[in-house]
Amino acid sequence: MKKFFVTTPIYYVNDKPHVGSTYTTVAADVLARYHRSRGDRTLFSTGVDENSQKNVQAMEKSGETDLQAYLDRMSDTWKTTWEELGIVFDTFVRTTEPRHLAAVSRFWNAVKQSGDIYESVYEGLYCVGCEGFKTETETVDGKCPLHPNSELSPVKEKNYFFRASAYREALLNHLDENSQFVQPESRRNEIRNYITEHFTDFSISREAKQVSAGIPVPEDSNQRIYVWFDALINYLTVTGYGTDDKMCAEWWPADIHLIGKDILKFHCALWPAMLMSAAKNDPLLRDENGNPKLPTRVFAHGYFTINGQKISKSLGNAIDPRALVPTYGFDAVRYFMLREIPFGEDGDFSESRLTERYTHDLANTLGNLLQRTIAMSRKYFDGKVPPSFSHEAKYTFADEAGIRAIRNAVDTNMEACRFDLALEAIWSGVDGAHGLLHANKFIEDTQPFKLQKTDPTATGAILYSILEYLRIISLLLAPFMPDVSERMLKQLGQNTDSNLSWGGLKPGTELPEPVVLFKMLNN
RNA sequence: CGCGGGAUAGAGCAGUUGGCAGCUCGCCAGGCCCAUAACCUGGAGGUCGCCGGUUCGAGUCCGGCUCCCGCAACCA
Repeated sequence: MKKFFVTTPIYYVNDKPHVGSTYTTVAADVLARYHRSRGDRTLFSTGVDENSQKNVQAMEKSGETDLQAYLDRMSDTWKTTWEELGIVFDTFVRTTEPRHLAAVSRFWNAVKQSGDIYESVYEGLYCVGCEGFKTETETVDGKCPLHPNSELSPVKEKNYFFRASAYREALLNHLDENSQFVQPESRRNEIRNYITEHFTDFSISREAKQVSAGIPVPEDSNQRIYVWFDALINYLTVTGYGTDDKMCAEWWPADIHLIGKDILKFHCALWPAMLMSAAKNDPLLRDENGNPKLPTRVFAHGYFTINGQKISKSLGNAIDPRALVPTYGFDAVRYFMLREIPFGEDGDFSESRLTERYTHDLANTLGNLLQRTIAMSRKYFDGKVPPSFSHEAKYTFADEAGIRAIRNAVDTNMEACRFDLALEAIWSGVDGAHGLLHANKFIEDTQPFKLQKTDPTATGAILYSILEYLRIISLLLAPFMPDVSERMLKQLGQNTDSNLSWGGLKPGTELPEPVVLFKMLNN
């Protein structure tokens, strides 16, 4: 049995989730559900980063003084938001948890043993925006190019450094030999360029007196671990690294890290370099050939704008995903995010587009198809699934082969994280056939509502083939719209243990009265 | 030489390895009546930002150019 381990980044708890963080998390949930449905042993982790200075600032801004209470409350908000939205993660990590501290400690020591941690009095410029130090060559006119309007703070303090530069060549080799390591392709080029030009040693600690959050450096309580160094290790924490070797050996490495494009460098350069270093002294991080176990893929998705505008809390357009639920249902929001924007590209989250997709794709095409098919079946076949025997191809909408074509398209695109194309295959079909759109056309062409008066057998064949088709479609949709899928199956008289082989729908099955799947939006 | 994204029908977008330009909405005309005023058909509407190049053939590859968007802070 295959295993599949997918992660989201851990989010800062300085605010509640919005549609942006929801996007990553939904994508991970879809992948996890997809792999579970194929029978893979699946681990889906998400969580929060509690060790950042940003959290402290947010707390102070809210007038609170008890950091732990603040972290507890905010972490709970994140966790319960995902739960309320029906996202099924297997583990939720907080970077203040004992298991994380254990993982970080073990990891730090492994890197240290490799000789890749050294002390240095750092005299230089710190960019608060980046939470990182800048070298002379990285500044433009004495400013950080990413944050040109903020002054760099001159800092002189003792820090621990990670000898990242030692892994430059190994990283480039890894990139060359593993075309899927960084996706999409454009990001791979970006990271290659970054490693070649700018990848240097990282400061991985700050003086404790300068920061009020963070994990103490093992054996040096005057220093706190720099937030990114500890944050990345969360991906190991959730596998049991530092607490459960057996479990860790089973799950690590991650099959895919889903991230936003802004944190590409940390995941595709710093993180693998850290792992290469630690692996030298930690057998848990090596494979059977003695090579470091690095994440198989890192997939960076794009960013949305909201109605054409950048997400901005000061503009107040950072939509709380829960606010959309009463109107659309969360499944429709999931569908929209993944269908509308090619994963990896930037896009716009516009409510008018959401409405359009909802009305056309979901209510009119999918919902209406299910409704009309069930209604006819009930009406003409005594409330039951009609007999399946048919014979003439012209009275059969789909068959084993047609379904397989759709499934293959879905599988291929899921593998590539092209959720938009996977969904498009379901709606528009493959090679111009077997899409939901074709099913509506098929009804128009064969006219079962007329044919039932003269040829009940043909009518039964028509309706059976669409019902059975819809049963399988509902299973294919399950990772994307779990709740809708379940409601569809129920309307077809099925349980969720329904399987993907053609012919699973039993003629004579009682069909309950159809219920509108997506209610029309009024206004 | 700071980084990245984009320019395709009125609007919003797809176009994976180069092979007669597609989708949704909107507009016009028609059909149907099983269904959520839903469904189906046909039509109008594009010099695929500009200029060169490679090719039998380029939205798609190569070179150059123009314009737009994001990169203080909050922020995936």
